[in-house]
Amino acid sequence: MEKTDAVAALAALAQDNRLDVFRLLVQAGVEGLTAGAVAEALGLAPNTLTFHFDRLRMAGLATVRREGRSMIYAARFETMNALVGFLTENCCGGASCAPAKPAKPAGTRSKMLA
Amino acid sequence: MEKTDAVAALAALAQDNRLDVFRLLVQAGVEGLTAGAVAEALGLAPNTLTFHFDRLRMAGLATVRREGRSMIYAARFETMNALVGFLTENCCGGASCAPAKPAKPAGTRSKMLA
DNA sequence: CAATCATTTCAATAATCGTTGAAATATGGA
DNA sequence: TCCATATTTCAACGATTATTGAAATGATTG
Repeated sequence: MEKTDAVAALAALAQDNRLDVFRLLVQAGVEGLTAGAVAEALGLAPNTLTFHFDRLRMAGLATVRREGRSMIYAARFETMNALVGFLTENCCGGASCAPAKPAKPAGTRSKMLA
Repeated sequence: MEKTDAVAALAALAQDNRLDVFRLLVQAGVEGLTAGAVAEALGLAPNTLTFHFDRLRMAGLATVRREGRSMIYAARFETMNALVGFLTENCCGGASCAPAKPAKPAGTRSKMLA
């Protein structure tokens, strides 16, 4: 991961509502959640939410797909893990830091799509 | 780590110059670097740098101490690790994510104080 | 004490950010 | 086709941010 990408991902996560959104998506696993489900869960206006989804998507932290009239957003675990990797890789000059190899996407522990 | 602290740490790292500063401190290990050394290494104005150091310090990511006429800044690995922990802890609903236990401060691989 | 060095403080500025409200777009069903 | 649902687009606003330049503070040396 490039520094630029790391800054983008950090910036995307460095906001209250967006961190909430991302964590919700993360917990939802690869199936994702509809925009409406997220809006309801967090009490955010749909247009505000679109703004935040865009930011997450630009940072490579989320994906969208359409399903019927709903847009379904899902976390991109790959980027999340690359970010953690980037932070720890540059940590402690590579020496005494425990590696911290992350993650595969959440299982099929679904969560409903609304 | 609280969500608030996580957002603060993420925000502190989510800026080009600040991420550079932090990584430099991280590589310098527990001994840290003088403000001047960082300023020279990154080509930043000293007042700009003070601003960024403050942000890092407020986020718990750096400490200062005075030594002669120099101020010496050092990374707080504890917070860095807590942040990674927070991100991965909330990752994948706690299930299939590899734990990713980080880090102890860098050894005594010093780096000079300028 | 005066001079110098290292860093911080302060005020100002342009740029970006998050939220809102109103209107537009796309999909599915009657 | 007309209507309702789900979400996005657009313009606007106040708030925060990063950077700058100039001046102030604190520590050391002569």
